[in-house]
Amino acid sequence: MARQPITPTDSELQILSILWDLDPAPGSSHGSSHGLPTGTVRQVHAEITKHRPVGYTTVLKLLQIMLDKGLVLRDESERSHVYRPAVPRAKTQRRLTRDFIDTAFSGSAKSLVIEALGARRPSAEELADIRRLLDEMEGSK
Amino acid sequence: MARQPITPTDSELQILSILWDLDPAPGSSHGSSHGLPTGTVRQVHAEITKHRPVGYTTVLKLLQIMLDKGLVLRDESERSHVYRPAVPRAKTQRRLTRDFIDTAFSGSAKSLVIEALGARRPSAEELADIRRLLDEMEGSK
DNA sequence: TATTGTCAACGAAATGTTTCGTAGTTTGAT
DNA sequence: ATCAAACTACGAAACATTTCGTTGACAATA
Repeated sequence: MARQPITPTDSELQILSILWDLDPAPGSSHGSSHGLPTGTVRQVHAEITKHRPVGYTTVLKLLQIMLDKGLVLRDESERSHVYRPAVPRAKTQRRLTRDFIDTAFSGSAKSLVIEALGARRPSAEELADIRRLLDEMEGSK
Repeated sequence: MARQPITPTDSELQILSILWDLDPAPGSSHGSSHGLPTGTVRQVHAEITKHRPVGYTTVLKLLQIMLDKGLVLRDESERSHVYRPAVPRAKTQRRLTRDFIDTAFSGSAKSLVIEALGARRPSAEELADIRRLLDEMEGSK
């Protein structure tokens, strides 16, 4: 089984984010998530227009293209088709982060971490979480 | 003075990385760096073709476009023009990281840090560096 | 049943990015 | 002085992305 190396564009990523947020099974400890249903074009359009003005058919077209690319799946059993992400958020974030580290930081994760801490200051609790993760990583070497 | 919010494309970023590496003054503690000279089209082309095949004039054109966009500056006093980054690496990385956090991680720096640590495992020394930075950040709250 | 609203499909324009061929200039050897 | 090599500039093709108008199907309602 081959992995699809298709990277979403920024617009596509925005839509994926909305779909991931709509996903009814965000919890549960196993990786895949997915409570199946998820969003219609109208729902996605409603969310997206909170941030920037864009036509309904633009969003529709985007989702159709994303279906072609294999970024989303859809259920056509109802008149209003229901779209859902083809890949879980975590997996996509991992791929994007890997690419980003390579293109913007010459492969140095450390540099990115430092930049991230400086760019959008995490709260004290978040810092504590990060520290905890570091402990784990050093512990289980 | 207004800041130019021009974001380099991936190809442009690749070229910028090469120019930053060529910059003769990477050290010194003040932010701006820049020992002025830096690279010719031929140098950039030579570097870039180590990674992927691309024509000389393609690189030339890219650099001309980047000049238009204000991403690079050039010295035309010699026949072979010499290009150098208009913005220091650190500043660009900060901007890109900010954007990336917002588009891929809904604004959560913490999430990105965690992802980065998982995506490209830093070495033990690097982890120590990160831990040191965390100490500083929590110390000077 | 006629009208109005909601939807998917499609085509195509507008825009942005990447690529390279060609032309013309300058430099350095024969 | 001729020729070849090394450059820049420019135009335009090839792609990819984003945007939306129009069409036709279907559904709800008057």
